[in-house]
Amino acid sequence: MTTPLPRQLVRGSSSGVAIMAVFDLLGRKWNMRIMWELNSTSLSFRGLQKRCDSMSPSVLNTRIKQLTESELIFTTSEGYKLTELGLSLMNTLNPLREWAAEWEDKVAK
Amino acid sequence: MTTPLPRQLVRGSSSGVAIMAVFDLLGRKWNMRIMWELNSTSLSFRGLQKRCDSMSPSVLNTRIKQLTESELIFTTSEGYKLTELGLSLMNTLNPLREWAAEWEDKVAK
DNA sequence: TAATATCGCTACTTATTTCGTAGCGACACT
DNA sequence: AGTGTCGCTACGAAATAAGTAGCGATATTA
Repeated sequence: MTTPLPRQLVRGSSSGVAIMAVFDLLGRKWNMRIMWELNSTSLSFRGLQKRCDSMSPSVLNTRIKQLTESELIFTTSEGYKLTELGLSLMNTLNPLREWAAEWEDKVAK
Repeated sequence: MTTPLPRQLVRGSSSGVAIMAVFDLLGRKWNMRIMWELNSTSLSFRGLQKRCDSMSPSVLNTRIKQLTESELIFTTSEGYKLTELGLSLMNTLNPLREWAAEWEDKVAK
C-alpha cells in the first residue's frame, strides 16, 4: 500500500493521529503559556504580551492566529478568551501544575 | 541582549516558576513526542528516531541530553527508558489523548 | 480642535533553533 | 578483511523566534 499521507500521519493508529497534532500545536514555543495566562482572565493583545515575558508582538500575532484557527481562543471586545475547547484543554492540563512542583522539588533546577 | 536570566525565571511568583520551566521543556519540539513513544516501551537511539518520524539524529541527541538532565529519561543497556518522574508526567498527560480525539472531531483538522 | 497617548498589529532585520546529510569509531557477524 | 549496524557528532541550510520601529485607529487630555 503506497500512501500520499504526510509523514507524521503515516504511522500510528487512527486514535494516534489526533495526539500527534496536539504535540505539534503545544510543542511550539508560547502556545501553552498563552493558554495558561488566558485561563484565569481574558487579556488584551498588549496585556497578554506583557504576561508572556514581553514576547515579541510578531510571534504573539501568529500564535493568536494559530490558536484561533484551532478554536482554542477567540476575540471579544474585552480581549482574548479561551473557547470551551480551550477551557477543557486547560482542565486536562491542570494536573501539570502539581506535577511541576513535585518535579522542581526533586530535580532542583 | 537585556538579560542573561532564563526566560521563565524573570517573571512569575514563586508558585508559578515550576510550571514555567515545564512549559519551557515541553514547549520544545519533539520532547513530548519522545516521552510519549517511550511510555509504552524502551527504545534504542535509532528505534526512537524511526518512531519520531525519522527526526534528525542531532536534534534527538540534544533532546535526550535535556530529558536525561531533567531526570525524565535514563539510559539502560536495552535502550532509553522513562524514569519514575517521567512516568508520572506521562500519567498526568494521559487525559490529553482523550481530549485530542474530541478536539479532532470538532475542529476537523 | 489639536496634541498626546495607547491600542492592535505589521514589516523588517537579526539571532536562535531545527533539519538534513555525511560520516566517525565501536562492535558484531561472515 | 569485508559488510552491517550501532550511538552519536559536525556542519551548512532552512525554518522559526526575537527585537525594534512604526502605522492607522481610537481614546484622552488641553
